[in-house]
Amino acid sequence: MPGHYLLLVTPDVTIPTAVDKATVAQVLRDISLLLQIQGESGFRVRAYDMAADRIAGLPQELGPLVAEGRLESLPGIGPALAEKISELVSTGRLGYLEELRAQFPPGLLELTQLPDVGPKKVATLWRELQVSSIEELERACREGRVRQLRGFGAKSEAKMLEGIALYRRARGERKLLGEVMPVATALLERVKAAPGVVRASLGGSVRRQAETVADVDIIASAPEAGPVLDALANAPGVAAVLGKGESKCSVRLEAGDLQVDLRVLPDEDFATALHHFTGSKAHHIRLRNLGQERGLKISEWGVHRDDGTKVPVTEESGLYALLDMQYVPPELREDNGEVEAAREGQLPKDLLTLEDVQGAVHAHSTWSDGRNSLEEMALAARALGLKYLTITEHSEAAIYAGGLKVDDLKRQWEEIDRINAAVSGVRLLKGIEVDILESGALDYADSVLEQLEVVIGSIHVRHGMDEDQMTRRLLAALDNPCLQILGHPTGRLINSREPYPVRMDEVLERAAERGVAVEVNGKPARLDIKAEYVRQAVERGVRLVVSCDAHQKEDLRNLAFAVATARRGWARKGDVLNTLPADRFVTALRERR
DNA sequence: GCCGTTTTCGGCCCGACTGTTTTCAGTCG
Repeated sequence: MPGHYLLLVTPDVTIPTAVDKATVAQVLRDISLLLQIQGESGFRVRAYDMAADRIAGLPQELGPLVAEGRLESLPGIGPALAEKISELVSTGRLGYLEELRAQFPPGLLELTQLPDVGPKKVATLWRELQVSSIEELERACREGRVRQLRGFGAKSEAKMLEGIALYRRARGERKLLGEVMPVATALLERVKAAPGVVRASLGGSVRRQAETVADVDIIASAPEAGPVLDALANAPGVAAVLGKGESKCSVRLEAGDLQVDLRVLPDEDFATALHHFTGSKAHHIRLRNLGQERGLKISEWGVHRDDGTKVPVTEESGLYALLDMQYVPPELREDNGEVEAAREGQLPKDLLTLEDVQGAVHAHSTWSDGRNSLEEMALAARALGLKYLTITEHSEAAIYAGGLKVDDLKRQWEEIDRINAAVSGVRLLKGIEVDILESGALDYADSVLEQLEVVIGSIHVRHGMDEDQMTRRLLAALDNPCLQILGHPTGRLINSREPYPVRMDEVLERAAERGVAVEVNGKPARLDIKAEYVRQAVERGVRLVVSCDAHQKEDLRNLAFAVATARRGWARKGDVLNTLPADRFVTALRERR
């Protein structure tokens, strides 16, 4: 995402106090780019990049670290960076960045967002042609001025024009994991079926189940790479082959301008290559350093001793064993403390899996705004091997979503009873997704809510309240003894709506005190609460449910993304209530404090 | 700019691919 800090570069504007982690990280990345354009060499630049990764991946909030002067306790952050970050967080501005930016025209940084255009090329284009914006670059390419520069040619011009068109369409937006996963899985199957393939796996942020992904990585082993690379290059839905060498092929798909990278290697290198291309970069660098301490050089080509001999590694677990660590599942590989925990044997041993989940939480039907009937939903849940499904329609206040009046709700119970009697192997639980009103009160009387087996409370309107008001609203809802599950607690929609402002630490603390479960909503655009909050919730002893927020039977598969989010937040089976059988699940929900 | 049972200097992860060259620079992951 291109970084524009109008507030930061306008000296006389008063800045609102809160500068979040993402902004700090982006500022550090911008500094790194500007230093590179300036010609500053490698290591100082990398220090800014590493610090940006560190801040972006921080499990806790930045404010307290700054206030208590503990920034320097973070690896990769020393006195100089700590001072700059403090200045940025406490004043909303950074003098150093402003000085740096003043040396260059404002559009220069955006140029680095184009594919195959980095700081060095930007510096040349600016120095030689005074190109300082995407529009100027486009004109220079069309007029054939770029090809006259040393190191550029006609092909560079054509590629840049293509890149500009692509950039304008995609706007650099990352895709939702839930949208990419079906495409990625289908391509993986195609690769697995290619001649000679021994093993194949997804890698990268898709395998780590990041909430958004920029591209798809596939790693495969085979004696001959050629036929496997061809299988991807010739796959249906491929719009263009971006590059193809002896071991690597990159394509762009028609659907969503998605890029897919495939690497093919001999099987003896599969495990280390898979590990390398799964990342994250930060996790990987930590492991390489640990390897160095033991005289082992770790690279995508395997593990080598200092004398050059190769240490055989056939599974990823073998790599961790060489470093005297527990195996780290891909979802945890973010350098967020998992390296330390794995060395001390402290990683959660019963991390939640999809197989642990016995019932799906949070489903709508044609009774409110869902597309399938109750019976269709029940049969679909059974087909997925689920033992129960909580039916939680919208309540009366959610008029836009066909919210149920109390009389409707009671008629629905009769239909649920009929289906439960007729359909074996799966049970529908009577529930509601009741609106949390502006005051924090719930949209039905206690006397109604008490008759239900599952009560999820969610906010659907009045997202514009300020942080104090919103926090009070949620705390009031948590204090209601009828509320069992807090639904999509931050209200965000990834890439389209910011979360409403709320002090999550207070909300999670209250949820723990009251014994209210918190939803990990698996709808791809929600993933709410996000992994970072899951981890805070788990540390506080908050009980969780993983949910699908289904509005049609296909959405039951969203459960997988809720599980992924929970895993990224280090949630164990025992932290998640819908790993229990139906009866015990219902009983557990009633255990309020 | 960070870091240190080789600590205040001299290291810092590393290889593939492309387009430009004719041995390499830049970008990417």
